[in-house]
Amino acid sequence: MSRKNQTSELKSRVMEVALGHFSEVGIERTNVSNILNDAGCSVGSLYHHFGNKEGIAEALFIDGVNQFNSRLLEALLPRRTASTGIKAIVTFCCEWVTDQPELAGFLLSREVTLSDNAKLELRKMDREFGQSIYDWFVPHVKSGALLELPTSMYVPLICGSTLEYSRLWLSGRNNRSPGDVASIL
Amino acid sequence: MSRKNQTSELKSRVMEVALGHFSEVGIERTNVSNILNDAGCSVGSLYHHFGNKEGIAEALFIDGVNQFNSRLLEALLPRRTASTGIKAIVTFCCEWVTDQPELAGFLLSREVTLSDNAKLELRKMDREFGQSIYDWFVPHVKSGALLELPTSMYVPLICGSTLEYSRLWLSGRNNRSPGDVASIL
DNA sequence: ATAAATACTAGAATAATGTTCTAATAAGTC
DNA sequence: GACTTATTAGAACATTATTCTAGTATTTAT
Repeated sequence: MSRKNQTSELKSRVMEVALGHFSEVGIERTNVSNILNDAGCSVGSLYHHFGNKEGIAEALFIDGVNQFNSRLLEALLPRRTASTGIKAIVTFCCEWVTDQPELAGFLLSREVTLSDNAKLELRKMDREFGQSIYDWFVPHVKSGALLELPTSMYVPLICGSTLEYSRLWLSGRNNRSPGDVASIL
Repeated sequence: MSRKNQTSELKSRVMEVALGHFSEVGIERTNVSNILNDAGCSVGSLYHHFGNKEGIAEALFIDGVNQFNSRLLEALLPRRTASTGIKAIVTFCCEWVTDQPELAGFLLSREVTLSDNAKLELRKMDREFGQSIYDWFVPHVKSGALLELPTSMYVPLICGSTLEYSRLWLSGRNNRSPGDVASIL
Protein backbone atom coordinates (compact mmCIF):
# COMPACT_ATOMS: atom_id res chain seq x y z
CA MET A 1 0.00 0.00 0.00
CA SER A 2 1.21 3.53 -0.73
CA ARG A 3 2.18 5.64 2.21
CA LYS A 4 -0.65 8.08 1.64
CA ASN A 5 -3.18 5.31 1.97
CA GLN A 6 -1.44 3.78 4.95
CA THR A 7 -1.33 7.12 6.69
CA SER A 8 -4.92 8.08 6.05
CA GLU A 9 -5.98 4.65 7.18
CA LEU A 10 -4.07 5.06 10.43
CA LYS A 11 -5.60 8.47 10.97
CA SER A 12 -9.13 7.29 10.46
CA ARG A 13 -8.49 4.25 12.64
CA VAL A 14 -7.30 6.54 15.42
CA MET A 15 -10.28 8.83 14.99
CA GLU A 16 -12.74 5.97 15.03
CA VAL A 17 -11.24 4.49 18.16
CA ALA A 18 -11.00 7.89 19.83
CA LEU A 19 -14.65 8.69 19.10
CA GLY A 20 -15.66 5.50 20.86
CA HIS A 21 -13.70 6.42 23.96
CA PHE A 22 -14.65 10.08 23.90
CA SER A 23 -18.35 9.38 23.67
CA GLU A 24 -18.13 6.76 26.39
CA VAL A 25 -16.17 8.60 29.06
CA GLY A 26 -15.46 12.06 27.68
CA ILE A 27 -12.28 13.52 26.28
CA GLU A 28 -10.61 14.25 29.57
CA ARG A 29 -11.03 10.75 30.93
CA THR A 30 -9.88 8.84 27.89
CA ASN A 31 -6.23 7.93 28.08
CA VAL A 32 -4.05 8.51 25.08
CA SER A 33 -2.42 5.16 25.80
CA ASN A 34 -5.76 3.38 25.35
CA ILE A 35 -6.26 5.02 21.99
CA LEU A 36 -2.73 3.99 21.01
CA ASN A 37 -3.29 0.38 21.97
CA ASP A 38 -6.71 0.03 20.39
CA ALA A 39 -5.67 1.71 17.17
CA GLY A 40 -2.24 0.07 16.97
CA CYS A 41 -0.47 3.40 16.74
CA SER A 42 2.77 4.61 18.25
CA VAL A 43 3.13 7.69 20.43
CA GLY A 44 5.26 9.36 17.80
CA SER A 45 2.80 8.80 15.00
CA LEU A 46 -0.13 10.06 16.98
CA TYR A 47 1.57 13.27 17.95
CA HIS A 48 2.97 13.66 14.48
CA HIS A 49 -0.49 13.49 12.92
CA PHE A 50 -2.68 15.15 15.51
CA GLY A 51 -0.43 17.35 17.65
CA ASN A 52 -2.13 16.36 20.87
CA LYS A 53 -5.21 14.70 22.29
CA GLU A 54 -7.41 17.71 21.60
CA GLY A 55 -6.19 17.56 18.04
CA ILE A 56 -7.97 14.25 17.56
CA ALA A 57 -11.15 15.70 19.01
CA GLU A 58 -10.82 18.71 16.76
CA ALA A 59 -10.43 16.58 13.65
CA LEU A 60 -13.47 14.55 14.65
CA PHE A 61 -15.46 17.69 15.28
CA ILE A 62 -14.67 19.31 11.97
CA ASP A 63 -15.27 16.08 10.08
CA GLY A 64 -18.60 15.65 11.82
CA VAL A 65 -19.81 19.16 11.13
CA ASN A 66 -18.78 18.82 7.51
CA GLN A 67 -20.67 15.60 7.11
CA PHE A 68 -23.75 16.97 8.86
CA ASN A 69 -23.81 20.16 6.81
CA SER A 70 -23.42 18.51 3.44
CA ARG A 71 -26.04 15.85 4.12
CA LEU A 72 -28.49 18.42 5.41
CA LEU A 73 -28.08 20.43 2.24
CA GLU A 74 -28.66 17.30 0.18
CA ALA A 75 -31.95 16.87 2.03
CA LEU A 76 -32.99 20.51 1.88
CA LEU A 77 -32.01 21.89 -1.50
CA PRO A 78 -34.30 19.75 -3.68
CA ARG A 79 -37.38 20.91 -1.74
CA ARG A 80 -39.49 23.49 -3.49
CA THR A 81 -41.90 24.71 -0.81
CA ALA A 82 -41.26 26.32 2.56
CA SER A 83 -43.20 23.67 4.41
CA THR A 84 -41.54 20.63 2.82
CA GLY A 85 -38.16 22.29 3.28
CA ILE A 86 -38.59 22.90 6.99
CA LYS A 87 -39.91 19.40 7.46
CA ALA A 88 -36.95 18.02 5.55
CA ILE A 89 -34.56 19.81 7.91
CA VAL A 90 -36.29 18.57 11.04
CA THR A 91 -36.60 15.03 9.75
CA PHE A 92 -33.01 15.00 8.62
CA CYS A 93 -31.78 16.12 12.04
CA CYS A 94 -33.79 13.44 13.80
CA GLU A 95 -32.55 10.70 11.53
CA TRP A 96 -28.96 11.82 11.53
CA VAL A 97 -28.81 11.85 15.31
CA THR A 98 -30.47 8.47 15.51
CA ASP A 99 -28.23 6.91 12.88
CA GLN A 100 -24.95 7.97 14.46
CA PRO A 101 -25.57 8.61 18.12
CA GLU A 102 -21.87 8.57 19.03
CA LEU A 103 -20.90 11.28 16.61
CA ALA A 104 -24.05 13.27 17.31
CA GLY A 105 -23.47 13.10 21.05
CA PHE A 106 -19.91 14.17 20.57
CA LEU A 107 -20.86 17.20 18.48
CA LEU A 108 -23.75 18.23 20.71
CA SER A 109 -21.75 17.91 23.91
CA ARG A 110 -19.51 20.81 22.91
CA GLU A 111 -16.82 19.20 25.00
CA VAL A 112 -14.19 20.17 22.47
CA THR A 113 -12.20 23.33 22.96
CA LEU A 114 -11.12 24.37 19.51
CA SER A 115 -7.75 25.87 18.66
CA ASP A 116 -7.68 29.22 16.93
CA ASN A 117 -6.91 27.52 13.66
CA ALA A 118 -9.84 25.17 13.96
CA LYS A 119 -12.09 28.07 14.90
CA LEU A 120 -11.14 29.84 11.72
CA GLU A 121 -11.79 26.79 9.61
CA LEU A 122 -15.10 26.20 11.32
CA ARG A 123 -16.13 29.80 10.83
CA LYS A 124 -15.40 29.47 7.12
CA MET A 125 -17.53 26.31 6.95
CA ASP A 126 -20.25 28.11 8.89
CA ARG A 127 -20.31 30.96 6.43
CA GLU A 128 -20.51 28.73 3.38
CA PHE A 129 -23.21 26.59 4.92
CA GLY A 130 -25.15 29.62 6.12
CA GLN A 131 -25.02 31.11 2.67
CA SER A 132 -26.48 28.00 1.03
CA ILE A 133 -29.26 27.90 3.60
CA TYR A 134 -29.88 31.61 3.15
CA ASP A 135 -30.18 31.24 -0.60
CA TRP A 136 -32.83 28.59 -0.17
CA PHE A 137 -34.74 30.69 2.35
CA VAL A 138 -34.85 34.04 0.57
CA PRO A 139 -37.64 33.30 -1.93
CA HIS A 140 -39.88 31.81 0.76
CA VAL A 141 -39.44 34.83 3.00
CA LYS A 142 -40.08 37.15 0.06
CA SER A 143 -43.21 35.26 -0.90
CA GLY A 144 -44.48 35.60 2.67
CA ALA A 145 -44.54 31.86 3.32
CA LEU A 146 -41.98 32.35 6.09
CA LEU A 147 -41.89 35.17 8.65
CA GLU A 148 -39.13 37.71 8.26
CA LEU A 149 -36.92 37.51 11.35
CA PRO A 150 -33.36 38.41 12.33
CA THR A 151 -31.25 35.83 10.45
CA SER A 152 -29.67 34.54 13.65
CA MET A 153 -33.07 33.26 14.80
CA TYR A 154 -34.00 30.81 12.04
CA VAL A 155 -31.65 28.01 12.97
CA PRO A 156 -32.54 27.97 16.69
CA LEU A 157 -36.25 28.17 15.88
CA ILE A 158 -36.18 25.35 13.35
CA CYS A 159 -33.64 23.03 14.92
CA GLY A 160 -33.70 23.98 18.60
CA SER A 161 -36.51 21.72 19.76
CA THR A 162 -35.18 18.80 17.78
CA LEU A 163 -31.65 19.19 19.07
CA GLU A 164 -32.84 19.59 22.64
CA TYR A 165 -34.88 16.42 22.33
CA SER A 166 -31.86 14.71 20.81
CA ARG A 167 -29.68 15.72 23.72
CA LEU A 168 -32.17 14.24 26.14
CA TRP A 169 -32.36 11.02 24.16
CA LEU A 170 -28.60 10.76 23.81
CA SER A 171 -28.14 11.12 27.55
CA GLY A 172 -30.63 8.32 28.09
CA ARG A 173 -33.39 10.46 29.54
CA ASN A 174 -36.13 9.39 27.17
CA ASN A 175 -36.79 6.23 25.26
CA ARG A 176 -38.13 7.08 21.83
CA SER A 177 -35.38 8.00 19.42
CA PRO A 178 -35.68 11.25 17.47
CA GLY A 179 -35.86 9.17 14.29
CA ASP A 180 -38.80 7.29 15.72
CA VAL A 181 -40.58 10.50 16.66
CA ALA A 182 -39.90 12.01 13.25
CA SER A 183 -41.46 9.06 11.49
CA ILE A 184 -44.87 10.11 12.81
CA LEU A 185 -44.26 13.72 11.89
CA MET B 1 -16.06 33.82 62.87
CA SER B 2 -17.45 30.37 63.59
CA ARG B 3 -15.91 27.51 61.72
CA LYS B 4 -19.11 26.73 59.88
CA ASN B 5 -19.21 30.20 58.40
CA GLN B 6 -15.52 30.17 57.61
CA THR B 7 -15.87 26.84 55.84
CA SER B 8 -18.91 27.72 53.79
CA GLU B 9 -17.25 30.98 52.83
CA LEU B 10 -14.17 29.12 51.64
CA LYS B 11 -16.29 26.70 49.67
CA SER B 12 -18.24 29.39 47.90
CA ARG B 13 -15.06 31.34 47.25
CA VAL B 14 -13.57 28.24 45.61
CA MET B 15 -16.71 27.64 43.58
CA GLU B 16 -16.87 31.24 42.40
CA VAL B 17 -13.24 31.24 41.35
CA ALA B 18 -13.58 27.84 39.71
CA LEU B 19 -16.63 28.91 37.72
CA GLY B 20 -14.64 31.81 36.33
CA HIS B 21 -11.86 29.53 35.17
CA PHE B 22 -14.15 26.76 33.94
CA SER B 23 -16.23 29.07 31.83
CA GLU B 24 -13.15 30.73 30.42
CA VAL B 25 -11.06 27.73 29.42
CA GLY B 26 -13.11 24.67 30.32
CA ILE B 27 -12.73 22.23 33.17
CA GLU B 28 -9.91 20.23 31.71
CA ARG B 29 -7.69 23.20 31.04
CA THR B 30 -8.08 24.96 34.37
CA ASN B 31 -5.32 24.05 36.77
CA VAL B 32 -6.20 23.14 40.30
CA SER B 33 -3.22 25.22 41.40
CA ASN B 34 -4.74 28.34 39.86
CA ILE B 35 -7.96 27.81 41.72
CA LEU B 36 -5.98 27.33 44.93
CA ASN B 37 -4.05 30.54 44.45
CA ASP B 38 -7.00 32.69 43.43
CA ALA B 39 -9.24 31.40 46.19
CA GLY B 40 -6.55 31.34 48.85
CA CYS B 41 -7.13 27.70 49.64
CA SER B 42 -4.73 24.90 50.46
CA VAL B 43 -4.51 21.61 48.60
CA GLY B 44 -5.68 19.74 51.66
CA SER B 45 -8.74 21.90 52.17
CA LEU B 46 -9.82 21.69 48.59
CA TYR B 47 -9.62 17.92 48.46
CA HIS B 48 -11.23 17.66 51.85
CA HIS B 49 -14.24 19.65 50.74
CA PHE B 50 -14.64 18.66 47.11
CA GLY B 51 -12.87 15.32 46.68
CA ASN B 52 -11.36 16.30 43.36
CA LYS B 53 -11.55 18.84 40.56
CA GLU B 54 -14.69 17.32 39.10
CA GLY B 55 -16.22 17.60 42.55
CA ILE B 56 -16.10 21.38 42.29
CA ALA B 57 -17.75 21.25 38.89
CA GLU B 58 -20.37 18.91 40.24
CA ALA B 59 -21.20 21.19 43.15
CA LEU B 60 -21.48 24.13 40.76
CA PHE B 61 -23.70 22.15 38.43
CA ILE B 62 -26.12 21.01 41.11
CA ASP B 63 -26.25 24.48 42.65
CA GLY B 64 -26.95 25.99 39.27
CA VAL B 65 -29.72 23.58 38.35
CA ASN B 66 -31.30 24.11 41.74
CA GLN B 67 -31.27 27.85 41.34
CA PHE B 68 -32.61 27.68 37.79
CA ASN B 69 -35.42 25.31 38.70
CA SER B 70 -36.67 27.23 41.70
CA ARG B 71 -36.60 30.59 39.93
CA LEU B 72 -38.40 29.16 36.92
CA LEU B 73 -41.14 27.82 39.16
CA GLU B 74 -41.45 31.23 40.82
CA ALA B 75 -42.02 32.70 37.37
CA LEU B 76 -44.40 30.01 36.15
CA LEU B 77 -46.65 29.00 39.02
CA PRO B 78 -48.51 32.31 39.46
CA ARG B 79 -49.63 32.29 35.80
CA ARG B 80 -53.21 31.29 35.23
CA THR B 81 -53.45 30.78 31.47
CA ALA B 82 -51.56 28.44 29.15
CA SER B 83 -50.34 31.27 26.99
CA THR B 84 -49.01 33.50 29.79
CA GLY B 85 -47.42 30.46 31.40
CA ILE B 86 -45.51 29.41 28.30
CA LYS B 87 -44.43 32.97 27.70
CA ALA B 88 -43.27 33.22 31.30
CA ILE B 89 -41.07 30.15 30.84
CA VAL B 90 -39.50 31.41 27.63
CA THR B 91 -38.97 34.91 28.99
CA PHE B 92 -37.51 33.55 32.19
CA CYS B 93 -35.02 31.37 30.32
CA CYS B 94 -33.88 34.27 28.18
CA GLU B 95 -33.40 36.57 31.15
CA TRP B 96 -31.71 33.99 33.32
CA VAL B 97 -29.15 33.16 30.65
CA THR B 98 -28.52 36.83 29.99
CA ASP B 99 -28.16 37.71 33.67
CA GLN B 100 -25.61 35.01 34.50
CA PRO B 101 -23.88 34.04 31.31
CA GLU B 102 -21.02 32.25 33.06
CA LEU B 103 -23.24 29.92 35.02
CA ALA B 104 -25.60 29.43 32.07
CA GLY B 105 -22.73 28.62 29.75
CA PHE B 106 -21.36 26.19 32.26
CA LEU B 107 -24.68 24.37 32.62
CA LEU B 108 -25.43 24.33 28.91
CA SER B 109 -21.98 23.11 27.95
CA ARG B 110 -22.61 19.76 29.62
CA GLU B 111 -18.89 19.54 30.15
CA VAL B 112 -19.37 18.02 33.58
CA THR B 113 -19.25 14.26 33.99
CA LEU B 114 -21.33 13.56 37.06
CA SER B 115 -20.52 10.92 39.64
CA ASP B 116 -23.13 8.29 40.36
CA ASN B 117 -24.04 10.07 43.57
CA ALA B 118 -24.54 13.36 41.81
CA LYS B 119 -26.59 11.64 39.13
CA LEU B 120 -28.92 10.26 41.78
CA GLU B 121 -29.30 13.64 43.43
CA LEU B 122 -29.93 15.29 40.09
CA ARG B 123 -32.50 12.70 39.12
CA LYS B 124 -34.32 13.38 42.38
CA MET B 125 -34.30 17.10 41.66
CA ASP B 126 -35.49 16.37 38.13
CA ARG B 127 -38.44 14.36 39.39
CA GLU B 128 -39.56 17.00 41.88
CA PHE B 129 -39.20 19.76 39.33
CA GLY B 130 -40.96 17.73 36.67
CA GLN B 131 -43.83 17.03 39.01
CA SER B 132 -44.36 20.71 39.77
CA ILE B 133 -44.33 21.55 36.08
CA TYR B 134 -46.66 18.65 35.34
CA ASP B 135 -49.15 19.83 37.95
CA TRP B 136 -49.27 23.23 36.33
CA PHE B 137 -49.71 21.76 32.86
CA VAL B 138 -52.46 19.21 33.47
CA PRO B 139 -55.45 21.56 33.57
CA HIS B 140 -54.36 23.35 30.42
CA VAL B 141 -54.00 20.10 28.52
CA LYS B 142 -57.33 18.89 29.81
CA SER B 143 -59.04 22.13 28.78
CA GLY B 144 -57.60 21.70 25.30
CA ALA B 145 -55.54 24.90 25.45
CA LEU B 146 -52.38 22.81 25.00
CA LEU B 147 -51.89 19.84 22.69
CA GLU B 148 -51.62 16.47 24.32
CA LEU B 149 -48.17 15.06 23.54
CA PRO B 150 -45.76 12.51 24.99
CA THR B 151 -44.57 14.15 28.21
CA SER B 152 -40.95 14.00 27.14
CA MET B 153 -41.66 16.41 24.32
CA TYR B 154 -42.95 19.47 26.18
CA VAL B 155 -39.64 20.71 27.54
CA PRO B 156 -37.74 20.47 24.24
CA LEU B 157 -40.61 22.10 22.36
CA ILE B 158 -40.97 24.99 24.77
CA CYS B 159 -37.34 25.60 25.73
CA GLY B 160 -35.39 24.12 22.83
CA SER B 161 -35.33 27.13 20.53
CA THR B 162 -34.52 29.46 23.39
CA LEU B 163 -31.70 27.30 24.72
CA GLU B 164 -30.26 26.83 21.25
CA TYR B 165 -30.29 30.56 20.70
CA SER B 166 -28.67 30.99 24.12
CA ARG B 167 -25.90 28.60 23.25
CA LEU B 168 -25.14 30.54 20.11
CA TRP B 169 -25.11 33.82 21.99
CA LEU B 170 -22.94 32.42 24.78
CA SER B 171 -20.38 31.21 22.28
CA GLY B 172 -20.26 34.68 20.75
CA ARG B 173 -21.95 33.76 17.51
CA ASN B 174 -24.69 36.36 17.60
CA ASN B 175 -24.92 39.79 19.12
CA ARG B 176 -28.38 40.29 20.60
CA SER B 177 -28.70 38.71 24.01
CA PRO B 178 -31.63 36.36 24.65
CA GLY B 179 -32.90 38.85 27.23
CA ASP B 180 -32.90 41.54 24.59
CA VAL B 181 -34.78 39.33 22.15
CA ALA B 182 -37.30 38.34 24.81
CA SER B 183 -38.09 41.96 25.60
CA ILE B 184 -39.75 42.32 22.19
CA LEU B 185 -41.59 39.05 22.61
C1' DA C 1 19.96 4.52 -10.38
C1' DT C 2 21.64 7.06 -6.73
C1' DA C 3 21.53 10.67 -3.66
C1' DA C 4 19.13 14.00 -1.01
C1' DA C 5 15.14 15.48 1.13
C1' DT C 6 11.07 14.62 3.31
C1' DA C 7 7.54 12.28 5.82
C1' DC C 8 6.78 9.21 9.12
C1' DT C 9 7.52 5.84 13.11
C1' DA C 10 9.28 4.39 17.48
C1' DG C 11 9.49 4.41 22.35
C1' DA C 12 12.34 6.00 26.22
C1' DA C 13 12.66 10.13 28.84
C1' DT C 14 10.43 14.24 30.58
C1' DA C 15 7.27 17.50 32.42
C1' DA C 16 3.07 18.87 34.02
C1' DT C 17 -0.37 18.39 37.18
C1' DG C 18 -4.05 16.02 39.73
C1' DT C 19 -4.26 13.49 44.05
C1' DT C 20 -2.81 11.15 48.36
C1' DC C 21 -0.91 11.08 52.84
C1' DT C 22 0.82 12.30 57.44
C1' DA C 23 1.12 15.53 60.66
C1' DA C 24 -0.37 19.64 62.82
C1' DT C 25 -4.05 22.89 64.33
C1' DA C 26 -8.27 24.73 65.64
C1' DA C 27 -13.13 24.33 66.83
C1' DG C 28 -16.78 22.11 69.15
C1' DT C 29 -18.41 18.96 72.91
C1' DC C 30 -18.79 16.60 77.29
C1' DG D 1 -10.01 21.34 80.79
C1' DA D 2 -9.55 17.03 78.40
C1' DC D 3 -11.20 14.69 74.39
C1' DT D 4 -13.10 14.16 69.94
C1' DT D 5 -13.74 15.61 65.48
C1' DA D 6 -13.35 18.60 61.51
C1' DT D 7 -10.28 21.10 59.03
C1' DT D 8 -5.85 22.83 57.22
C1' DA D 9 -1.25 22.42 55.39
C1' DG D 10 2.01 21.29 51.96
C1' DA D 11 5.54 17.89 50.81
C1' DA D 12 5.65 13.54 48.45
C1' DC D 13 3.56 10.71 44.98
C1' DA D 14 1.44 8.87 40.85
C1' DT D 15 -0.51 9.36 36.64
C1' DT D 16 -0.43 10.57 32.12
C1' DA D 17 0.07 13.86 28.28
C1' DT D 18 3.81 15.38 25.61
C1' DT D 19 8.56 16.08 23.95
C1' DC D 20 12.75 14.57 21.97
C1' DT D 21 16.26 11.98 19.56
C1' DA D 22 17.20 8.60 16.60
C1' DG D 23 16.04 5.63 13.13
C1' DT D 24 13.35 3.95 8.90
C1' DA D 25 10.71 4.12 4.78
C1' DT D 26 9.10 6.84 0.72
C1' DT D 27 9.23 10.26 -2.53
C1' DT D 28 11.65 13.57 -5.44
C1' DA D 29 15.50 15.39 -8.02
C1' DT D 30 19.59 14.87 -10.58
